[in-house]
Amino acid sequence: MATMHDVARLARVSVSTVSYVLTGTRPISQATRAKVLAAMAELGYQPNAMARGLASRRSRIVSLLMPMDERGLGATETAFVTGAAAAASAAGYHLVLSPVGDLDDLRRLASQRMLDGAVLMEVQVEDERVTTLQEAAVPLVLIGRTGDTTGLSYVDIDFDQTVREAVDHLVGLGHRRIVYVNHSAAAIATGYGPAVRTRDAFVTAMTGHGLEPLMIPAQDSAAGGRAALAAALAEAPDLSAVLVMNENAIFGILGELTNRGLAVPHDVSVVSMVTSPQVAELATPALTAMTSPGSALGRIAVEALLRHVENAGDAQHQQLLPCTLEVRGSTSPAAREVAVIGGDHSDPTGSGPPGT
Amino acid sequence: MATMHDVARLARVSVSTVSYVLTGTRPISQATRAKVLAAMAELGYQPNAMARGLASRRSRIVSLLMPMDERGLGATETAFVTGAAAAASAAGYHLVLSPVGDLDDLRRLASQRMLDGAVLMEVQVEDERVTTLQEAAVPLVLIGRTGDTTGLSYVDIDFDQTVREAVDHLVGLGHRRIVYVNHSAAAIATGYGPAVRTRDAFVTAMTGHGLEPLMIPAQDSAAGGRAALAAALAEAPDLSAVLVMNENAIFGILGELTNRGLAVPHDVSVVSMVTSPQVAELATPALTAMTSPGSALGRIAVEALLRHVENAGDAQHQQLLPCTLEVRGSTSPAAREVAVIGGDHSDPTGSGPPGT
DNA sequence: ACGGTTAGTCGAAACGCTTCGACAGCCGGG
DNA sequence: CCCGGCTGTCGAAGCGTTTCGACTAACCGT
Repeated sequence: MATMHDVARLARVSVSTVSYVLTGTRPISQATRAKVLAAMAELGYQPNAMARGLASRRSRIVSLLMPMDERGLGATETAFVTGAAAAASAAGYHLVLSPVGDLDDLRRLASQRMLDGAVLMEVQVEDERVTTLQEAAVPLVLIGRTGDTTGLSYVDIDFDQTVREAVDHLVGLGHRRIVYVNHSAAAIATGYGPAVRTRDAFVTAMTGHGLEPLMIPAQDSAAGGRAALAAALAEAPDLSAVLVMNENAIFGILGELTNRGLAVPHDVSVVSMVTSPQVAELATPALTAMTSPGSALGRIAVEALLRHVENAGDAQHQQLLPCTLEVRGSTSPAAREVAVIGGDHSDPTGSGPPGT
Repeated sequence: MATMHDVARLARVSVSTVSYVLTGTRPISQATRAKVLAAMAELGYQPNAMARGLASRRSRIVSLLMPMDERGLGATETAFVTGAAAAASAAGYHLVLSPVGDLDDLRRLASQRMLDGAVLMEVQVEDERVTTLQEAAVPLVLIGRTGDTTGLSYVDIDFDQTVREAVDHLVGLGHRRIVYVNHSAAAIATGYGPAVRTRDAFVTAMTGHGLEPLMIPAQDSAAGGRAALAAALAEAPDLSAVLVMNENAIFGILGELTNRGLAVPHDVSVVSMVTSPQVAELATPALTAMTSPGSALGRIAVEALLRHVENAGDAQHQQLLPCTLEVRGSTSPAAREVAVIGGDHSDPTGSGPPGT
């Protein structure tokens, strides 16, 4: 393993000169630079990451902290990861994925100075990881949002706009009885961001169209989806569309629809929220879905993080990205005109045709 | 950030003594050890990972290399990860997940001495990563197998036994016309291990029962599954069971069965191979499946790797683990007795009832 | 012609740890 | 009683970088 000394000797310059060539922290003449680069190539020199890290107090490692539950990474989360990894690699950093279960583990990692910064996925409203990292003075960027975001950088999905577009799509197809299947009641109660925000956005969007916002929570499982659909039909037997914010429940919902002899999209239209194309294609028919801007989220998060790491400039970065509607086979115009519950109104707020 | 010097000063000992307390490389008296530990606690001392790595030429980082394609990590792969992370953490190592797309990236990581060792997932029959790491003298363990495994350590699924058990289960239920849906023809042609091994095992198991081994390849997608089922029915209209080795195609197969009015399990039984419980539960009815020993694979791989790292003892570790049959709702006794193609025999090999 | 910059290079001091050689006691065997 | 071998501790020399201060030579405006 060649060291900088070897390179310096071969190029007949000092070690510091070699270092400057590598880091560009001081001007080096073209001639010298060429000699040094040639020597490096000849020796197959690779800088020793540990020595570099020790001297510069920078590991050039950023971590993507993801809670690894047994359910695994969906395609959506995977897109975060690939986007983030690409951005890090492009900037000469290594991205390591830390399946941190354990908070102590995280504290160790952080205080051993082995992380220059961290991106947090699946952020909770109250997230201990945030405070842990802040105490250890590790720069961080969230994918998602905590309850109080002052002073924090984050990138998140624009749930408001996403829900609005989904509802507009269904309303534009003539649907009026639309049920929203959210995450579990427990998740909503504990303030899980995506669940709460989409709930509020759904209420706003539906009442904006003069429609009643029907909502059902569902456990994150196929069984939960089946139960939710049963509950939805009990409450609104005339429903014509379902909007689902639960990748785990969606297949249960589809299964239960089939069981009850309801065809998708003929009898009931289905839109899946924040869903990757891969998952949408698994269903028969393929699901009309709001596709999450997965890799963009990862990329932006890492780019913001590296800005923090390098400048120590504390300008926070807060940004929302909407999902985009991709129409596939699970939505179609409403079959039958349905009596609208609630009495009056005929689209009072001028919802107009769907669209951005 | 406290350093070893601070600890040493506070405890009134030398730095080397502190180091020995930490690493246990030399005997230290009880009294001294206690003083040092007290000082560390008082200062909240955490060793600097970079300095440690530089001095000891050990990063205490092992990497889990996983190819990150757009499809994401299934629950099965996630189990590898969690098992591996737990084992590493228990041994005081950090496990980093490297989504290595790029071979150069890997080479850099390896030759920068930032990895003590690596576990490779999704190993190909000819895997450049293996040779790259061997050249860089990085200890490694495979999850899966290359074509030539001499001198390599690996842990893999025992496909022979897994297929045999799945077939025994179906045959025990009275099924005779069983179609095996494998990965794509291209995957088989390029020698993708799981595809090739299960194919061979299926032929052996079926002919062992005196049955004809019907096999259909499928693209790794829902559409591929639909096409494969169509092809299977074209070739064997009287099929009564499908054995599927393709997590991506399985939902297409189920969808196509439903489309054709074939009920699972009443008309056709379905067994999914190497499938996690989570995925199996997504289907309606839940799938009878061969559950992969995911977290055990990850754990064993890391443990073997750490043995290599620490001893430089080159004893290789090669081990196969079977999947276990979990019966759910997608299999039931064959409905109708079917004329067995091939003429003679009445269960010649004494297949007996299913079981281990 | 002269001080003041600037470009380009060097030597040496960190960075925070591990590890080697040395040494002082102390024990037990001959 | 002496020697060899433990046990427990210390000081110092690395590990391979980065970075700081210093120095030279060329170049600027005046």
